[in-house]
Amino acid sequence: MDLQTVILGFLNDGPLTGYELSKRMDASVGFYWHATHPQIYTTLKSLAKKGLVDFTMEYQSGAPNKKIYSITDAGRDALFRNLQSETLKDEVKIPLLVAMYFGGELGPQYWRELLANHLDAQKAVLEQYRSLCESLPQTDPDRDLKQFLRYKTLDFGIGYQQFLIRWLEDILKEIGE
Amino acid sequence: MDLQTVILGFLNDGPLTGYELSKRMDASVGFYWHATHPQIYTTLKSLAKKGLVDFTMEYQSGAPNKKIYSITDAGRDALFRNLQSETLKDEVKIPLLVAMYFGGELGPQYWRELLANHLDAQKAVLEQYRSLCESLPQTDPDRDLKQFLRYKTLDFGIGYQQFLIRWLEDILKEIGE
DNA sequence: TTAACATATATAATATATTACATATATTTC
DNA sequence: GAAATATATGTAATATATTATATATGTTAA
Repeated sequence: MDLQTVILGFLNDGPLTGYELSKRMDASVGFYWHATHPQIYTTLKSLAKKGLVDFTMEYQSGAPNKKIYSITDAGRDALFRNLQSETLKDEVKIPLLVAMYFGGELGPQYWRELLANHLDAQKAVLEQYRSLCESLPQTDPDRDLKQFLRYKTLDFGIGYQQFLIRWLEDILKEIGE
Repeated sequence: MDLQTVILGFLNDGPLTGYELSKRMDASVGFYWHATHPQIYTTLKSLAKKGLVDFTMEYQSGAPNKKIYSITDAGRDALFRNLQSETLKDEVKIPLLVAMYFGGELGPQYWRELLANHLDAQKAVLEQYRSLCESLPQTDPDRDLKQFLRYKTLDFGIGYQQFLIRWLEDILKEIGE
């Protein structure tokens, strides 16, 4: 899986500008695949060079012009070929766990404070996912598999946050809030 | 958080060669911070250049020589400074979720098979973490905070796998195994 | 005894990603 | 009216990471 495939996936739903792509990504796939905007712009450029996407210019008087990107037939082929040939190996970096593994010497007071702050932040993220969830229609897999699977990726995010929050609360109980 | 800090963290427990570092990482911190061996060797080199680690050569007749790396006082300072100045923002890439988000068109049969295979693989990972867990002493935070926090990072891995497995099983039930 | 695998250390080429810089307008807030 | 923020698009410099290549020995299994 790479950013190219992610971008092709978004464009398979309809044409988008780089900016719209970036915003849409942050609001959906973002929590399990993040990309910054320079990355998105450069990847769009290289996808266009390969003929997997093309774009039309929308000239605007006053505001900067827009490049509206669309997926090509070759792009659609590449998308589904890539989706099926994936190793599905996660790439995960969780700095909190690294800090916990190596930072025992920082003392209980340090960890009480840091974990309490982290807990608050994670609760806020959970609420964010929950409000996103309300705006998403929940369907059964036989009616609309695509929508069902998309719903399930958000469900993953909610379940993960719940697990994280419980785990943090357990530790705080043990080291004494 | 960066690989430099992770390596300094390991060396703070005692001297290691690049190879040992790589193996130890895979067997502990690996599931929340992974690095390949070329990355480790080049990072060790740059840490040495900065004076945060040094090394002694162990000349071996027959077998290749070993470079045994140790952390310096400056390295220890850098380690604890870095550990405390972290943003703690996760960097997570989960290809399975991306594939689910974009791959609804691949059909229910495709997803049944893929998710069932993924479930088996994740169960194997859970067993691996569990056997690791048995060899690790569980202490209370007042007696040995360092060991307690290390234990908790493994506990996180186990809890995460359990959540993942339940989530996959739920989906398989819904799309009909 | 030959092949395969594990130990051990690296470099080179390439790919990917981040941070800082750069520009320009519209809208909202003080 | 000025400042801040959002929209919108990009480049440059740098940092980080992966894959392939290279070398050389010890150990284990067919």
